[in-house]
Amino acid sequence: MERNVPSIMLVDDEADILEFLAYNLRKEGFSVHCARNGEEAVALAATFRPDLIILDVMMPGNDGYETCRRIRSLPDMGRTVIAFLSARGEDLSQIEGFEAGADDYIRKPVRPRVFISRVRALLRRNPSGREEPARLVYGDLEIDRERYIVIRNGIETDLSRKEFELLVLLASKPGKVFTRDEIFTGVWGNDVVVGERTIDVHIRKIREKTGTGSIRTIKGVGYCFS
Amino acid sequence: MERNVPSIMLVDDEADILEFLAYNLRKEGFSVHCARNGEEAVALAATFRPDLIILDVMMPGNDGYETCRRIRSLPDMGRTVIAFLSARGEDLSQIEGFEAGADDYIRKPVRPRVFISRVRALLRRNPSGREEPARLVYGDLEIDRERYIVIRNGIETDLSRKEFELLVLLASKPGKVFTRDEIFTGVWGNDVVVGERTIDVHIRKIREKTGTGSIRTIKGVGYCFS
DNA sequence: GTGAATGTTAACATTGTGTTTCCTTTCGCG
DNA sequence: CGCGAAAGGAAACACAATGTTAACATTCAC
Repeated sequence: MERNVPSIMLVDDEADILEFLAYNLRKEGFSVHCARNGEEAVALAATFRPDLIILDVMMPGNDGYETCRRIRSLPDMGRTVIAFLSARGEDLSQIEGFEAGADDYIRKPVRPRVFISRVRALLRRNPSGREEPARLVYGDLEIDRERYIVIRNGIETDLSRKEFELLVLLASKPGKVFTRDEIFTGVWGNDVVVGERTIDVHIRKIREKTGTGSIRTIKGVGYCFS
Repeated sequence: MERNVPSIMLVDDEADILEFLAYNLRKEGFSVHCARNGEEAVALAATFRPDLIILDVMMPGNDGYETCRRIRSLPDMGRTVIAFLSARGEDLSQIEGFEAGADDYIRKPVRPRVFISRVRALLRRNPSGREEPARLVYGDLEIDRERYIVIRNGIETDLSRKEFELLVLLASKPGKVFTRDEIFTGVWGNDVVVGERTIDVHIRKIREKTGTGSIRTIKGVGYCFS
């Protein structure tokens, strides 16, 4: 019933940062596991095989690079994206990070919005296919997730961010009926504070731009892309 | 043979909130137990092993975190999902909650619709596997719960919401005779009062759309899917 | 700061579901 | 076989859910 939510593992010895990041990710609907040190991280990674691992470079004992290598050497870990968290001034360490098998670097201090969009971008890199590819093509409709545009019969149309995220959510499972609640958590995150009617307005705008036939209403239930 | 209804335990010292939540959950057909404090909560949890526990953070004496830890340390409690209730502004405490073994937090004030859908989502997380598959196939009839359609001999048919919910209920146990009362509580919930004849009308529409043979009438008792 | 683009709310129009009503048909039982 | 209760069926109604528009609020780039 629920969308296959991407899972993320956070590894940091500082509880504050862990909490902060986990809170922001969960709010966006991601599944989050936390580890306090390298040992825990390797064990958790082996168990949950997260789609994305965010790893602090500086940790007591077994440091980030070592942990990264050990995780990379686990079986079936090729599809997992690993990103390092590093404080300012540790620039030199970047090279060692990439050598250890990291895919990206995230600089502290972390700002929530930037962080979340970075995470999404990283998940898109994940070849496991849990997150859709950059371009989705359905009949005469093409959705380009990188450029935030929709191409219908060769005509490009801009969508706003919310419009686009909503469309992408629906299009991620054509035919599936998304309830209003699923749409809220999928697009707005877990603690929703917008009115019930907001979705309708966005749906209308999407229909206006992509053609009426693209989204079907199932009264009393929700909407569905077809 | 009754349907295996998910059980939920509510823990809060404020009677108002307890009643409000219990009322809304029972209306949706859940089995609800309430506790006023940590002691009661631990005892009840041990006895009933609910599928989901919703725990207020702020309680006199033994607070929510401590209660959560004690519940988590009970035997066979691994499959239980625990969620915290917290008021706005307690942001930091949410994180302590996760450390204490919580799976999610719910912000006050609680809005019934959002709350219910959140509860359903949490129950779905429960690995006990009670969740039902998206597609049910019976002979030449296929019910696609994800797409809200019925396929008979390859022909897709739309059902309205009530029609669909009723059909899904009957089809969840083929051969079982559902009494009218069971149908009412299963589809309409516990406190909705509608006329006796309403069910008949929906049954008629379902038969119209899915073929006469799908639902059998047991006069004086109820209906049965076959 | 300022203005444009986006997001949200509010108000009204419209649609279709859900329910009721009323009448007909079927079934169970003596 | 006839009677009454229960269910089938068709239509009408009420109302909740959604469509639509415009005003208002917010965000973001410049």
